[in-house]
Amino acid sequence: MHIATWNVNSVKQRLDSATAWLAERNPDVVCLQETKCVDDAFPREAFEGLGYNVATHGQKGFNGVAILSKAPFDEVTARLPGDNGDEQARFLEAVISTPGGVVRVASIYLPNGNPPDTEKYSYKIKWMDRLIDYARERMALEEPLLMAGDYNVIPAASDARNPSAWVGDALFLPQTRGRFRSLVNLGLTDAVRAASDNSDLYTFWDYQAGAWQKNNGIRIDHVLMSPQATDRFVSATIDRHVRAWEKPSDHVPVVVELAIEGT
DNA sequence: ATGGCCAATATGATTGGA
Repeated sequence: MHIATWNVNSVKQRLDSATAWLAERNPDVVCLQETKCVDDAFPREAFEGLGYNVATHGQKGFNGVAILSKAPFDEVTARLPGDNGDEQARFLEAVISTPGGVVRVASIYLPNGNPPDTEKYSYKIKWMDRLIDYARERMALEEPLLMAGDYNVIPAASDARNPSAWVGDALFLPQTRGRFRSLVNLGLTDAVRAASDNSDLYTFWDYQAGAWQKNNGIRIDHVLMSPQATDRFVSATIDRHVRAWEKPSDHVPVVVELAIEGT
């Protein structure tokens, strides 16, 4: 079973790339972020035509998450618990039945948080605390769980080509990295790091200043796995070639393979 | 990490992104 995450930076602008990538990769589940459209405007038919069930949680203009799945959804829940006043569309959870068992998947678009001396950063930190609470609760279920998405967190210096440029940035501040470690320390496994210690594993390259051409990237898109998912872990791959396609997103897909029968 | 970008909005300028 192949489960992917991809921040597409507008699902409408990325429709051709997304369908081409799905045809090439044929993943079973895809978590999308920054769909940037309301649910009624989501181009569901394009994905349904490729054999996917589609769950969306969007808003006007920005943010927005979705999950595509070849197997049917048993449950779909939008919004991260812990703040009923939070209107930003950044979280969607689905329970998916496969012949090999049930998998729980969350599509996560964690706030950027810049600039750090504003309420944007306090919102990020509170959101991370809510995500930690969510993960603690879900892990008690002892299910295969994948928390996949754009975390807007550079976990370590080896996750940036030029770490000194990120000192003081909301993606790399000690408090940000500390919260991410607290999350992982609940017993989750970072899929890409389970597969490799290489320092050249980036998932984002800025559109500006020739960042892609210089390979000035960062690793901020992550798949965290519960122990029951990690037991079935086979591989993790960053599809970096997609960044060289015409009209690319600034993020590329990350694909995790789990050994689950019948998929 | 800014000289250089990209997407959405009732747009011809501003906001958000990372």
